[in-house]
Amino acid sequence: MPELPEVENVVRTLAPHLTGRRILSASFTSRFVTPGDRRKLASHLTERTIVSVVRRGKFIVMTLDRGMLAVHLGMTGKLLVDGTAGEHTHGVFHLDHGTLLYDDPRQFGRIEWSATKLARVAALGPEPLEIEFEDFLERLRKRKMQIKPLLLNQKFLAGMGNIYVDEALFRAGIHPLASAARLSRARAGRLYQAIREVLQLAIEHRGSSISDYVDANGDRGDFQVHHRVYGREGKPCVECGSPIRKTVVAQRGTHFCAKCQKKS
DNA sequence: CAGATCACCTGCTTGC
DNA sequence: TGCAAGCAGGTGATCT
Repeated sequence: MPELPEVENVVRTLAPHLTGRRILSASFTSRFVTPGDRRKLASHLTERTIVSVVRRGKFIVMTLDRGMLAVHLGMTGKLLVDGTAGEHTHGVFHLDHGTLLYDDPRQFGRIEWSATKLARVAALGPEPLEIEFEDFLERLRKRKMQIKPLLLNQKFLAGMGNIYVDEALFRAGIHPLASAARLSRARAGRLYQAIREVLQLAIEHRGSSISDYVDANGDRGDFQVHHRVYGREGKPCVECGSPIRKTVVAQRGTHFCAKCQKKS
């Protein structure tokens, strides 16, 4: 579900509620979301103070007065402030003011604690909104892969997912199967700009709510209204009118305009 | 290294 | 109507 813009909005709505709060107790019930010893995890969090809440890629990273906590929302994860617990609530944080719930029907999300360094966060590539173009181009040239699978790889760039990769490639006029290493400097420049543009715009619209994405306050985003290819199979391309096509690339539904998006 | 396949889970939609 | 198949915003293991 949540990609960079959605996670960014979760963090923005979460941080004011959590920063400086103390965790009185916590409990976890899913062996998938919280693999390993769940009671031990809860004890690590008990009596800790939340120093900061930031986003890194698709991770929500909380720095505590002792240790760090990473939350990845997977496909259907939600962090809700003062929400109501339901059958898919797999984590509860009792705070000195209020409650934080972790909800996740599919349980693809993960909650991980570390005393020092969060390995999965440390392994992430650069932030797409922070990397410089020359650095981006250099990384692109190193990898002989199709562009869509590369952009989905979190070690290449951190935070892009299926929606925003399709949307950025459309805006750049690049076919999802185009060779990354062989993109001209000019086309790589268009891609770099398209990625920045679509992510920034989506953040301003508070993310895309396709089915059930909500921020920490339970509010939906509306960027889905502005999608140009994702979810628009068979509908006319906003640029040329030919029908948007849907195929499978990297095992993911892939939406594109065969006329506007070129392989080279 | 690149790419395909499968797996992890639940729920909603589609098609026969 | 009913039910099985297919699909979903993600990631990681394994095999060729």
